[in-house]
Amino acid sequence: MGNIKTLDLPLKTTPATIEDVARLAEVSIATVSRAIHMPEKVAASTRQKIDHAIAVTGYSANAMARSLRLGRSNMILAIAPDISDPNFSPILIGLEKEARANGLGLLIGHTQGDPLRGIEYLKFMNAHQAAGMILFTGYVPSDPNQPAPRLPPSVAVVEPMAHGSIPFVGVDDRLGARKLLELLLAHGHRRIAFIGDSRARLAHHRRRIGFDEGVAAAGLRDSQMVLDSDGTLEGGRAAIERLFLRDDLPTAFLCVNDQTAAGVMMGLTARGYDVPKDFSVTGFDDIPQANFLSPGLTTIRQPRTAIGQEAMALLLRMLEGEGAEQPETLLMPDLIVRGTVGPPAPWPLNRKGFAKGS
Amino acid sequence: MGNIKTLDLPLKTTPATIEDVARLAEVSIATVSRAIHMPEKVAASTRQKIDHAIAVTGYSANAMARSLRLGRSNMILAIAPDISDPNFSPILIGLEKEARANGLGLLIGHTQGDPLRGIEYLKFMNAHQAAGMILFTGYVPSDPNQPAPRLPPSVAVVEPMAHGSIPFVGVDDRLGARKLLELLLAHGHRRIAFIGDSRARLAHHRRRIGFDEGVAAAGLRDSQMVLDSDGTLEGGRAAIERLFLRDDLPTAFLCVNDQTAAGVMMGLTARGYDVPKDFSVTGFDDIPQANFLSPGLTTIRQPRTAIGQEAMALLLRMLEGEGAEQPETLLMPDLIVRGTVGPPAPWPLNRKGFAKGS
DNA sequence: CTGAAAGCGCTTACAG
DNA sequence: CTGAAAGCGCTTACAG
Repeated sequence: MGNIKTLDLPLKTTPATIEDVARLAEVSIATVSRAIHMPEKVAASTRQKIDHAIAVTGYSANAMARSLRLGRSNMILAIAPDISDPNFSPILIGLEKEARANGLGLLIGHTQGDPLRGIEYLKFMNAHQAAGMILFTGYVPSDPNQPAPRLPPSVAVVEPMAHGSIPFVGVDDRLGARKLLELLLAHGHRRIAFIGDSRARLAHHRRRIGFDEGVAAAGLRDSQMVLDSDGTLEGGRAAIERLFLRDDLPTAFLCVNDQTAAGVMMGLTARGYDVPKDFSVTGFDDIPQANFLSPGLTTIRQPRTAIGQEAMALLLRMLEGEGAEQPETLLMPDLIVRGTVGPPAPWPLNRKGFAKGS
Repeated sequence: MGNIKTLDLPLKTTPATIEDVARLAEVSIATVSRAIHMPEKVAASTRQKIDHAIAVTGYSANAMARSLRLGRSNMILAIAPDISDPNFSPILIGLEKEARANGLGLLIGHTQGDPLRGIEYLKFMNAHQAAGMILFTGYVPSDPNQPAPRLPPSVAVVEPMAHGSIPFVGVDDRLGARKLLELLLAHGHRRIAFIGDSRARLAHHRRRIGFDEGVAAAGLRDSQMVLDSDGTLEGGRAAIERLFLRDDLPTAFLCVNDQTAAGVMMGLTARGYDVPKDFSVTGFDDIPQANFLSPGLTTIRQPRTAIGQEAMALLLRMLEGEGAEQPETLLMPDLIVRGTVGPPAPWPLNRKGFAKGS
């Protein structure tokens, strides 16, 4: 008879509820709930019956009902301009891993850089009462025509917040740029150009600061060069085109990110120069493409999965009410040495290009 | 006075509930709900008051309460072995876009290829009553020790299901391989090798079939060659090493995916050969790295975002009860011609490598 | 056209 | 140590 009962239950087509468990264990639903959340308050014998009933029914609490009752969801919303960005997706993995380990789900919001979509997500979040938020954007989406929405506890990654008090988890950009510069200096370079726009993104600005500091420390202040570039491959290539209109060429390019470095390499190659024989180039981020360039790009690797995990762990702590005492968590950048850095070329280079000497 | 009332409400720190709206509009919550979901059943004047109250309070229905009541969540769970795979992430974007457009949220599950984690997600899904599921894995995660879990409506992408009746949305792999082969043939190649493992993944098997069909149609059956390789860059490189132990070299390599093609190109370059002068190479997928190879890889582009949107649209239809009449939705592959295909090299090549002629 | 009431599945004081 | 009951915010028959 009891046998028949246990055999019957799995045939139910709808998932088991706490009611099913209670009935099978012959206790009240309150006791089932207690057995799950405060087992020490339940008699051992009762607990056993309940555990068995749970196993038999395959019960797991309906998360929606639980959230509704508790007034807090177990979803974290990640808002990113582009979830397919190779720089972002490993962070998502870290976020997801840590969230899941704590029973939370990661909901994904892809804004395509469109602020309007960001606002939509905020609404969505509000409706779902997402417990917390991870921002990849450097700012909180907002609609000037609407009152500012309530924000749940939030953490910024990739790009520090332009203003406001949301804590940031990311690489130490300044230190990374510094490491790259030291490498170039160690190879004997003295004329080093920084390529990138340091105004658009705060993270890029910090790389620039690292560069400036290193240049100053090495006493190279006068020979430093800065070329504006928007952080894209095209921008890197264009910077090279503009550069060759000038006379005072650098021997090495410290690029604000890998895309820029790839563009610089393409521009150089198109002009018939060889990297690293004629010019040295460094990137930043270590995107997957960095290893497909030839030669492979020397760059800084962002500890992306770790960033994600750290950020989620911090958010979880904030959810527990432990204030974000630390406004910034900076992770160690890793120098990845591949093939784009060598000693400076003898000066002056043959500037006519394709048929230049070796 | 009314003024004061409307000014007061936004100061509430907790989000507005249907109760707040009802109070402000001086109707019952039932009428508010009706005004939202069946406006035609509500008097125009009442509707106006309610609309105003909604605007003032910034109300949007608590999704958890709504789901609980309706017995159906508005979350879709996507289970992928690696959400950072450049082949997958644009699909996620498509999925997310279409889901969001229909008021659903996309929850992400990253299994790292670990079946155990897949099972965890199934449990999670069950607890959350996810309305539907997108599978990137080609199989349903399952635990042999547990009864099979109930599955919500599901759609497979990237990899068709090994068995079972879950509909698939993806590129037409067979046709894509065929297009690549035609291109090679048009350039004059007659000795063409297929590199890849056609057993591990069904999608790869289909590419192999396209290759076989094309070879047969061109009457080349006897000269076709197949080299086993596991679909990784390393595998591609290793296949080249093994190949050069033999005598009957092909003039072109049709690789099962871009990673393999990249490995093949590296292997060839390492031996001192030039692509496409000495050998032609094609890939499949058009991963972002394909354009960073030099020369750029000629390949097939998967319409990834479209795959995501199609898949989600199909899932949404299934959720409405419109059966998945069509077991497969095959999207058109795009041939992307870059620089790795040229005419076959004169035979025999100088096999000693680095100092070869021309 | 509108409101009172039931109920989705849970958790947690409150009694006992 | 355990159970009855309230209530989270919603939607939808059911009356009127």
